[in-house]
Amino acid sequence: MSGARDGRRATATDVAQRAGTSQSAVSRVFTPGASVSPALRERVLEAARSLDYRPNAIARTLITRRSRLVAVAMAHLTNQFYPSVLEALSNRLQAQGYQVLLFTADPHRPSDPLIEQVMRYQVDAVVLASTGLSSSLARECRRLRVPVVLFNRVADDPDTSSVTVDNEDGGHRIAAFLAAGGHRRPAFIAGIESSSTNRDRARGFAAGLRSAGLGTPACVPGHYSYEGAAEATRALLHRQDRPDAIFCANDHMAIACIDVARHEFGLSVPADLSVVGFDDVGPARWRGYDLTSFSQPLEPMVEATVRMLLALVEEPAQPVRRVVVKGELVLRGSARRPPGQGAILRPGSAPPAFPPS
Amino acid sequence: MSGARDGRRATATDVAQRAGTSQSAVSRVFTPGASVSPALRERVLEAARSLDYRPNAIARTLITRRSRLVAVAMAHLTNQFYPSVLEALSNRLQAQGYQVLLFTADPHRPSDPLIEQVMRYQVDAVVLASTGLSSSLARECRRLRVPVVLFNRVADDPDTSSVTVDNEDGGHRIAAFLAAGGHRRPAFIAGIESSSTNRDRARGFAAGLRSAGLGTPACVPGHYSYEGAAEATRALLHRQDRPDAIFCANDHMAIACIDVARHEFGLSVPADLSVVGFDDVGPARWRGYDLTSFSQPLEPMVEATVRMLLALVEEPAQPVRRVVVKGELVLRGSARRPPGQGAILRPGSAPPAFPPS
DNA sequence: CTGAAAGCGCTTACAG
DNA sequence: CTGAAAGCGCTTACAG
Repeated sequence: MSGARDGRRATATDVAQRAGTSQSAVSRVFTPGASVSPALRERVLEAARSLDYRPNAIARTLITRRSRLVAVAMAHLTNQFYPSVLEALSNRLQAQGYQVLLFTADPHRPSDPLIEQVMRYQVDAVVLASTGLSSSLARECRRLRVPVVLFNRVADDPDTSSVTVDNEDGGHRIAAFLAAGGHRRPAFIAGIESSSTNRDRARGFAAGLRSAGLGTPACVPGHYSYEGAAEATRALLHRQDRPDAIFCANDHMAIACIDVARHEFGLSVPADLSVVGFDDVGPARWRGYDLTSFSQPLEPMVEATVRMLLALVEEPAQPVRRVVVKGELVLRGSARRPPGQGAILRPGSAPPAFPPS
Repeated sequence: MSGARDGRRATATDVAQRAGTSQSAVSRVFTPGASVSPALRERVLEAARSLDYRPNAIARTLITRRSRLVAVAMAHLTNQFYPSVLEALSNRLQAQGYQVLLFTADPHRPSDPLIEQVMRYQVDAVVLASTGLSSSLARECRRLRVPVVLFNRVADDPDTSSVTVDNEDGGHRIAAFLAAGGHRRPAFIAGIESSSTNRDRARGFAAGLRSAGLGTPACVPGHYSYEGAAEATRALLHRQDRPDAIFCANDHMAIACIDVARHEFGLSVPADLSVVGFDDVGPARWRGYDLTSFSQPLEPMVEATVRMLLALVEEPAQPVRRVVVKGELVLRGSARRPPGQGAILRPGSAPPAFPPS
């Protein structure tokens, strides 16, 4: 039973009273590094225990001007990449003593008034991990001087820090891989065309094909969605010069692409059509898809994000950084391989990288 | 440019000064329903705009004892059901003027000290949507008198409110459907065996088979994970009396089951083996799986959860409620149908319900 | 090491 | 309708 008077939660003052000391002493006991004698500490802890006392983080925030709250803005949670990011980010922040204030953008209503609400909670920093709402939110953060880190996207302006995989390199290596595999008509299903990830993946892919002596790829937008990619695949496979390989700007679309190729066009993947994705999400490993994909290494990306965030909280005048993490092309069964690149993987064996190291 | 002195954010006092009024007047302008004359309101709003003033929700919380923060505890974010829940819940709470404080349990470290941190933020309520950490968290909430609603699980004790789909009914209807489809040896891949969802689905399934004159199903645990279910499927398909249908306690496992049946045993689904899942997550609709599944109607469930939550915030002495929402058996191509139940669906057509209405 | 006191940015009776 | 003042639960100089 909590011992606080009139049903309220116990405060530091209640604890002080019971321990026969001052409220400031109680505060010090719960402040790492503050000086209290062992005897007083023990008395206070005992009183705190008996009253179920928990320090009030809200009151602490008001006076320290540090909420230890980080806003994370996300959308597209049906793309498995984002839940994975959220889980890793949240675990990491919690381990560092921060809490995640989640902001999800509802496509059906304007997000600006909702963003405003989040900012009222005095968050120490913001992670922006979604295309779309970015511009308002980034602006709002700048105005209120809250540090921002973009996750999986880079800013147009030069003064916003970001963490991404090397998207251009990924696109380039996928092109090289498909060319080496003997594909002659690779095509591209684009994501949201205004996004930096899509732009960089597309650019790398086109450059890679050029280096390999192949022309500009056919390109159809798929908007990073399952339905969009299904439609795009139909368009591509109905063409006279049907592609023999499709690079989809993310795995979520690659899955739709494989489904349509197999079930609507009766094609065999990869015998009739090679499909490559991007992200290396969980479903890419499902045997039904066994998707060749470029990985986004979540742990290093999250690690870099949290580091930058915390550095910005300490020192907001931190120089802007654009961290670019190396990814890997993970070879599985959805795309024909270059000669000598081994057989299709069985689960349990480690996927080879390309180019072979 | 913000007009706050020495680089700090503008406060109500700053705004009052600029508008030539009192701090309390500023507060009233930002308090819905408080009385201010139109003229004063205009002056204050003008000053607030020019100073980029945002009311400080932290300070408000301290005095009103309402944070408008709801903690949402989740795990298993690789099971697409949970991100969908999170997105719906978060959108709904934001629309009601609440924010989501996300708590994710990291299986690699003890969660109790981390839960304690969340509770320090004076959350108005907690939604528990994950098996596992529940017992500590529920206990902590009770101790601190914070309202809790369980989502997708029921409590053992009689005094915790919850929202679930009718899991037992789902299991029962799946059994009836498989029996009507002429299956003779249905098996069950269980989820986490201590979970209420698994218990209720299993119970309904067994009862349904009994009603249909079929015996107790073979039952192997799959722990609600892809790998666990893959292993369970292997065990079932290696049996002498190989099952002709498998009901998996969630879709995430049903996908693994289909993958193993097809790719490791060369079986055709549903010709050689019918597979039914539970949840009706996004991937159930992917053509590669086309999974027959029992739906959890997210919108009504989230609606009920938020309603109960807000009622409990207003009046903590609210009677305990266990809301049970009706689900639907969504017929797709992964399970053979009873005669007269129509052909396998093509995308775009509405899935029929079972029993036919 | 310990305590009294100021103050973080608000809301809300209470007077006027 | 408006303002002065108390107070929410803490942290943190400042004295002792």
